[in-house]
Amino acid sequence: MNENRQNIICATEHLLQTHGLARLTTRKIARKAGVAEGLIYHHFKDKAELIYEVVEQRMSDAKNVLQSLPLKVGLRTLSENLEAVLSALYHSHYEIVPIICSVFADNQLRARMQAIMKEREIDPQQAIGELAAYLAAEQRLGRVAGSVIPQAAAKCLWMISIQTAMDDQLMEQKPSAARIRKDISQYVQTMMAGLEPHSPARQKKTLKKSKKS
Amino acid sequence: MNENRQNIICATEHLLQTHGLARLTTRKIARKAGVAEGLIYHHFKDKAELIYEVVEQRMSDAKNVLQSLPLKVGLRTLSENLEAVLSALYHSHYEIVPIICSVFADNQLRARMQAIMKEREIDPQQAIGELAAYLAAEQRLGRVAGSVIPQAAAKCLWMISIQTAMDDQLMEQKPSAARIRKDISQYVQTMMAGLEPHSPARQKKTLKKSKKS
Amino acid sequence: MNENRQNIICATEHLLQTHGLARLTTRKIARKAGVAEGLIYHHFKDKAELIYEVVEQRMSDAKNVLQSLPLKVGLRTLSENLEAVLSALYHSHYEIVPIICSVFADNQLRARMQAIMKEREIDPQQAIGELAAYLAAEQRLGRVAGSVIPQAAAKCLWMISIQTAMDDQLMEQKPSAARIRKDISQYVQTMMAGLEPHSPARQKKTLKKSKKS
Amino acid sequence: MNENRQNIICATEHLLQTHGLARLTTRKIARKAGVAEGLIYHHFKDKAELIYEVVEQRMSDAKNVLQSLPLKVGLRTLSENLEAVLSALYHSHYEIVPIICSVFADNQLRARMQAIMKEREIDPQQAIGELAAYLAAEQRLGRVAGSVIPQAAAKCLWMISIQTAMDDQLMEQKPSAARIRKDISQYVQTMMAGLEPHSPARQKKTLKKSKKS
DNA sequence: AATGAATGAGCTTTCATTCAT
DNA sequence: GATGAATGAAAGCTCATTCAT
Repeated sequence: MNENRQNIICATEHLLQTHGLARLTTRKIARKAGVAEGLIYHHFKDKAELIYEVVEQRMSDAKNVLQSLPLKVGLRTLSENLEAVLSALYHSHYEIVPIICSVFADNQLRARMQAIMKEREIDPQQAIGELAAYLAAEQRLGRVAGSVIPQAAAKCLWMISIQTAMDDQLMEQKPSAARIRKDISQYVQTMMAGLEPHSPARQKKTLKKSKKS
Repeated sequence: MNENRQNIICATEHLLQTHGLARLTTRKIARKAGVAEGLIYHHFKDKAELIYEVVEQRMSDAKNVLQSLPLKVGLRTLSENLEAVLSALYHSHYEIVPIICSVFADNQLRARMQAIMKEREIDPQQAIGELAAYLAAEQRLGRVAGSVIPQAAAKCLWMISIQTAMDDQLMEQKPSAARIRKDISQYVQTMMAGLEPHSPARQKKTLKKSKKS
Repeated sequence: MNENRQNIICATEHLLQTHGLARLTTRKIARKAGVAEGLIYHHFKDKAELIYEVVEQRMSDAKNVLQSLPLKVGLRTLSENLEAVLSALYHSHYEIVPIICSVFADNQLRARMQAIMKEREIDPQQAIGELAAYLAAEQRLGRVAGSVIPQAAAKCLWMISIQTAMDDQLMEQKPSAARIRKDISQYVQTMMAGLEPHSPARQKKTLKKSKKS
Repeated sequence: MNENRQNIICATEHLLQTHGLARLTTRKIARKAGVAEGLIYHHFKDKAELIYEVVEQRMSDAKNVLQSLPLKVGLRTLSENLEAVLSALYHSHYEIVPIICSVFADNQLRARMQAIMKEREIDPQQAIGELAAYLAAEQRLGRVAGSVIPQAAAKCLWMISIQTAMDDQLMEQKPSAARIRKDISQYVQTMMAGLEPHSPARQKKTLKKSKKS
């Protein structure tokens, strides 16, 4: 049954989150899923493929959010849209970041995962690409500055999401929803406004003044 | 000898960086350190203690990267300074990333690291604080927009650095210095200009002006 | 259907020839035969029984290669005939060799094969007997030296054939037809002329003469 | 201790002879050798390397015989020398043939064994080369016919030795020493005299006669 | 302090076989 | 007859750790 297959995936995800990859054994997975160890290899080619499946299932949430992005072009404010996206990304990243990091800690597993992704023609950068496409569309509407490189901006946003999730994972407990919203809002604001001072005419003076003072 | 002890630590650190925690065996450590496997247990209670020592040391080192920042306030352009900072951060992060990831792979190790950090009041965010302080100083000089929240902006920059390092670690070989510089430059530009258009017609011209001045 | 049964046998035989007994799994057999794994157990008590059937069949087949030999007595040159015979033997042996080797790998299988051969009075040496009979016939015609013991000579030729096949199986790809012909030709020449010198001076000339005649 | 290492090798050889490669497990080896399973991997890189070591130890007998060959050049009769060599080869082949055949039955193991041989720069044809060198030396002394190709003749002799051992292994029990001596003697005689009739002058007539009759 | 042979538990993976459908 | 999911025992191998020297 497919039920067993799903049990195995769920058991794996749970063990991954509670004990980490280093302590993850097929024995434990089988026991937790209530199946024979051999069954794992009936449904998955090896342990890596099982882990990959866990990651992929979790990622589908983020995928859905990103695929609905084109519908938002031109609607609401850009800030609102980006906050919504970052928020969704954050939550799926939060679950998945410890697993992805774990894979980093095992070069062999990492190579196997990359092979699986190549085999299935999956591009990890695709998500960023969709975010960039959204920014480009908004750029054409004049809602994003013409000087912005959509790909670079999308990547910045993506990085902020992942890294915030990692930071929060390194702290003991998941922060409150309010805290998360506030953080994300601040980051989006920062990205929106940029660091350099605008209304340049006046600014120039200030600069000169401060130099003189 | 203490020399052997140090050799073991160095060997462990190097293996952690290059091969990851998962395939880190006492045999490899001993071979790389040029000592017998048994000797490890004269200097460390067990393998975990050895790893803790390495990880702890590496993670508290990370905060010393930004000490020279105050000297740069008001000098050169902001972009130049930020690019220099991100570049330094990137190289430091590039080496810690595999070790941080290892911490994620083993929740026992992770708990221990969290305890140590709490106990010694080590704040991995301290470096970000220094970066924020720099931005605040520049803000007082008018070289950073008044609306910017220095802490948030600093964190964004920090995240971009560490995440870029992770990305590059994922690819098996370190990218060329030129490639790194180009990437960082793009991210800094994105952060500097921001996404939102600033009274676009005038702004573009003004932008050009300010470049000329 | 009986068709499925035959498919299973053929698949097993082919896998035995190409991959060897050690990696022969019921899964591979089923996949190659295009049936479900469980079906094997409807037609055969267990895997061993299936293998026995294949091996038995293949090994008793081997004796039929030399049936046409009596027709060649006295015709063409002896060398030509022997080369033709060795060539035919070689190709037959080339295919059985992996199966014979498999028998050696499992003493249980080996005991069973020995029992079957005893029970059915199957003599793997029978083919050699026919080759010996041919040599004896040629000996009566004076085309084989009187001192030759046909049975021993036949066995030598047989051994050379099977051993050459084994050598070539050891190399992963079947050698070219030309290469095979050349090897066999050399071995036949060696067997024909013998090692000991025969009043050398005269012999050489005589040899040439006999070729012309 | 080296004692354990040797125990492991002996246990392996014994199990190989009594049960065959297919039933050879590291578990059984360890139990029979009276050591922990893990110790096998302390002394040998993997199971294949252990098996290789068994083969090599057994082969050293044959090696010694072949290396003493140069001393025999020109002494005694050629037949006597060849019989002595074939006899020695036969006995070491008899022990080793089931193992070598077993390796044939497992392509993976075979590849590993070839890799080990490459690694250690061991040439399985070297033995034949030494036999060929001996024949060539005798040829220079006129004790072997000038027309003989030493390499081909040596290979024939080698093949006869191996194949006789295989034949005898396929029969239930090792033949008596007398029987072995007789067989080998016959094969050597056959190889020495060759098949084709000599004292050609007379032979020709016989041929013509028989054609006419 | 230093060695490295030895241990034994536990790992991932394989596979012949069974059985409900 | 036919399926293929499921089993469970056993395979080869790894590795932190111990201990006699």
